[in-house]
Amino acid sequence: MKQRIESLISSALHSLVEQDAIPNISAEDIGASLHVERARDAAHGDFASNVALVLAKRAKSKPRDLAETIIAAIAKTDDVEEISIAGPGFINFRITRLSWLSLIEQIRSDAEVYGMSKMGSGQKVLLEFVSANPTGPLHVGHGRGAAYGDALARVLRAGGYQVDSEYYVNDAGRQMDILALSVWLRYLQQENPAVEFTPNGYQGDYVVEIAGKLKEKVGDQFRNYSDDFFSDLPEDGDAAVDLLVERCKQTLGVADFKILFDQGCDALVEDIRQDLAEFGVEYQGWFSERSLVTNGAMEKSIAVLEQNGHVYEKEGAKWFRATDFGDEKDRVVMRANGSHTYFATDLAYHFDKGERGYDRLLDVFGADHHGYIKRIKASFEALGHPPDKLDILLVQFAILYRGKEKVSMSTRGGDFVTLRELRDEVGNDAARFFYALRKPDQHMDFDLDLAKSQSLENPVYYVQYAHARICSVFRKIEEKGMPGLQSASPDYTLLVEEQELGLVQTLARFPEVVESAARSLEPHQVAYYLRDLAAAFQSYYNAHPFLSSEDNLRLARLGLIDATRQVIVNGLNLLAVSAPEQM
RNA sequence: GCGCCCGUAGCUCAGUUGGAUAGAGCGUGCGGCUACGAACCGCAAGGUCGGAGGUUCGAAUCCUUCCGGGCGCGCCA
Repeated sequence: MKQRIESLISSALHSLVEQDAIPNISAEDIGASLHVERARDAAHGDFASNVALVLAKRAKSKPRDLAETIIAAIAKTDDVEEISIAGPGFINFRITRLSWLSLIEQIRSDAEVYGMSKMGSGQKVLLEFVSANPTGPLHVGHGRGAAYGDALARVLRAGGYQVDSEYYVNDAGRQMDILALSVWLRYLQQENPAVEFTPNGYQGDYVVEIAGKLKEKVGDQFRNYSDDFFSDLPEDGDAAVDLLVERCKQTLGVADFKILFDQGCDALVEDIRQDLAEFGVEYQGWFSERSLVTNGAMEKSIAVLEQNGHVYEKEGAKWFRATDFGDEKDRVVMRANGSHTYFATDLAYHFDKGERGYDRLLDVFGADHHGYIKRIKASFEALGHPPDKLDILLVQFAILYRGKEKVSMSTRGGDFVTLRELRDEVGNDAARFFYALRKPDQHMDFDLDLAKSQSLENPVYYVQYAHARICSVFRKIEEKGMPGLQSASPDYTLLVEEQELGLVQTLARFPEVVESAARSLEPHQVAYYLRDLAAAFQSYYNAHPFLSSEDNLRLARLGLIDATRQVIVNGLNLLAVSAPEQM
């Protein structure tokens, strides 16, 4: 409907430009300055445009006069009942009732496709999100990234993009070594409780569990522990843990250490995969960081950087000249000791993604990684990819509270609330909707006690309840043997109530909401829309009966709520929330 | 110290890319179930859009500055 108005104005402007009726305005200006919005106040009509205000200055005429000219040039159609000028020069449109009502049948025949758009014209998008290190189970902070990323993937698909989502698995590096060490020590403690635990190790109970599995697999084979393992440790916890990792590798040897390492890594990746799947999050790909090293991709990317002249050596290390691309300082890719940095694999990963034939790359990062964005984009450009092909989106942190008390979320300390706990506590639907209700760049206060106590007040139930009520009406129709929608085609002109028109107009917004959410990468718009839609329905439901109305009117009303049901389902699907027929 | 994000009703948050009288939910007060599910509906109170300047027909939205909060600034990942 909105598009219809836009094209009306657009063609009017084009013909005016051709006739030279408005000075200083060219055909190119039209697209940029043309905006149509829903009128906020019904007294203004249904849609409003401010083109006249925008163009007036350039055209050297008064906005209201220009509006007059534009209106005169707009072609007459059956859809538009009235066009008027208001305020400083807004052009207001009123759509005919019949035109609104015709939407009901359109929704019912489009069914699950209603709201889907071709806006993205099949562009290929690679969306990476969560990508948490497999050093522990996902916590509620990761849950936010998961809910956002997955909803974004769904919204983009609805917007006509072809989206693959991917999880980058950090299955290498120091943190993972520390995890392996932690597992080993827990394994030793099973037999000998006197064995100490490492400072700065992973303290969560899940490590003990993994150690148990390790025991099942290797038996006592890894028990060659000597009592001086913990001797002469440096004061500093980080240095100490690094030394212990070294000793662990020496004690076990390369092959056995790898078995140990994989035991921890595989268990946690599998745990994360399951957790996310249960949360409704499916990935098309899981990309291994380690593979970049073993298959030479990392070395190749660094070689490309060197060929392009963006690498230099200093103090024995290889540096990427990130400052040439706007970063604050240059960044090390290869350390003086010959090992690569995390950044080296990450730039190789983005190089790889850039080569895979996608039109657009999206990364969703936690806000704690914002310092990282510049160097990633810098390296991406230095490797020869167009910088605006890659967008890095930030999801702000969820700050956790238990009541008034702030809860830290350290994976190492083992003191965190897992996503799984949250899901068990409030359910997947409530958790998904709760996350979906905030835009990503909003800091989020997540009070766990409140989340639990309010689980019944979660707006998700409000939306689901509207759906269940509609289904219930249809069940009743069936029970009482009343004629249903299959019996005849409804006469929608019988719908004359204020709430009925309001509901149809809300239904009409859905495609606009989907497009807007996809364009601005903000799936939360869908969540807010669904609440509005549910409210429009509940208000209608309370004001007017279905069963007791006259046969033809009832049929028309059933058609309207059937369309409503369809849009609720389509919308909830975008958030991976279920639409139960009974609650 | 430097950089990124945020500040809107008592609380939690929206605000259609600069539009008309700033909106929801929760909470508070009042009212509403005898063909449909009260997990609902209706009405009301509640605001210096953190403060101050600026840009223009027009600012919660853009710019400057200050205040307050979150997060980052390693040859860690």
